[in-house]
Amino acid sequence: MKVHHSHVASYLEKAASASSSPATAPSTSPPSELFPFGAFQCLRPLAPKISLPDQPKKLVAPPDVLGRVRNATKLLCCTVRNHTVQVPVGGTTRWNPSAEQIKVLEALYRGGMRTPNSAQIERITEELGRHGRIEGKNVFYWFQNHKARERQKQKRAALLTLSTLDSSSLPATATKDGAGDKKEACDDAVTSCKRQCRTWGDGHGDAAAEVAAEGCTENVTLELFPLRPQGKAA
Amino acid sequence: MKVHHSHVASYLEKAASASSSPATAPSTSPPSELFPFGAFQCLRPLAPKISLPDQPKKLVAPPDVLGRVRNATKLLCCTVRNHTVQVPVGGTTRWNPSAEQIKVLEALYRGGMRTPNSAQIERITEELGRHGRIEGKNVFYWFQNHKARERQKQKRAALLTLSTLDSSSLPATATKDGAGDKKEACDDAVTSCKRQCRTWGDGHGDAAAEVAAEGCTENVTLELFPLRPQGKAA
DNA sequence: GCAAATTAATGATTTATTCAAG
DNA sequence: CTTGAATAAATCATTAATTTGC
Repeated sequence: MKVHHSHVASYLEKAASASSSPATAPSTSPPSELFPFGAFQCLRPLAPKISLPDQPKKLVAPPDVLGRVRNATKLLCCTVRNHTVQVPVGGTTRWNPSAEQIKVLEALYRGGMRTPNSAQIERITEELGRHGRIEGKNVFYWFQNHKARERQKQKRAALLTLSTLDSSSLPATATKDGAGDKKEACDDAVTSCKRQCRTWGDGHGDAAAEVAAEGCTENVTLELFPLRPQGKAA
Repeated sequence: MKVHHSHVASYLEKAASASSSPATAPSTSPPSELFPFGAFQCLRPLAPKISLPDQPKKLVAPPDVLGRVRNATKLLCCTVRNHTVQVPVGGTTRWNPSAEQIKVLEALYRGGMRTPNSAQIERITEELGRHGRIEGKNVFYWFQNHKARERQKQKRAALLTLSTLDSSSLPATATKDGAGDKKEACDDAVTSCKRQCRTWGDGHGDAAAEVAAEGCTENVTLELFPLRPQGKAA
């Protein structure tokens, strides 16, 4: 069942994906893709863009030009109780996801989706469109935001928990404290990306080693970054 | 010890260590235990198991006791009608986490902890010990299982969702959507990091080396994550 | 109501894979 | 290619829920 090529396969996969990204965006200046999501362009012809087609490793960029009204076809200004307000007309304000849509999006998120590629966004958009107005960028932004906010929540939870542990029974070895603060970056995976040596053998023995190790490792490291962790990326 | 197949090799090695467990000296600490926890191989007679009678448990004899005793602290052999049977004696109980403990563990998990290193496990164990009997291995296993099972749940959810999407409105023109189902997003983005090295058990000898190797600095060097396009540190 | 019987959860083990040194 | 190290997946086994017959 196992194929010999597993390595090859993954290698190719990576290589392919890796190489493909640069190829597109910068060099091909042409009108083509500005944005990963094919569908997007259609929606917003004027947007600046960034990103490449699919290779997301790098995080993507905001598809659209913020700072101006995007969806509304036009605005009406009127005054209400001394306040001037803009009332969108012709169609839209910002996307207001329906319960159904959110349900599906969350399910996808739980299922592991984080940065869907254009094809995925297209599909999702298509599907969610049945439950209400929606555009690809909405899906894109939703994932961006949701991911970021989940990360925040988790960070908070982690800090709380850890601080509780610390204060309640652990020595004040600041080790991870600092870590928790700056390198938090980890989305949710906290394990360090390098190999960590573990020693805990049977409850006795080298506490020393462990202690020493703790100094550096205890951190809750981050994850979330492109393959090839070990400094090779650089 | 050249074997043709790596799997076989490891298998044999493992089998060997498992079956021929030296009942006497745990101190030998073979470096390559199948399991980290030097002390507990299946029925390790000398395991430092804690025999705590305080855990309320049913004393009802399991339906088929013979042959599957694993956790028993020790066995009593006796002969019954020509058959030698082993009767588990002592606390056979498997760890039964208290609500408190689970709460903390889950908080940690939500906080992003997935594969705590020895130092972390030690701390966690220490802390949770205040809420009930617990050993390092329990913590280790808990994370292993929880992680795996969460992954399962997520995968199921994802498949369901995706299949729903597929069947409901999308043609099979999945460009690269198939990826959605691969590891790409599985755990939570956690998969990106490679292996971490662990050194269990023995804890003798090069603890220092391990620590050093572990390289705090390296950890530090890792980027927190895609805040910036990697590679271009500038 | 209550236990035996059955089932769902989940702790603990075992087996397979993966990655990368040698 | 072989192999050590580490993990993830699969499986086993036990405990707690729940059901069921009395």
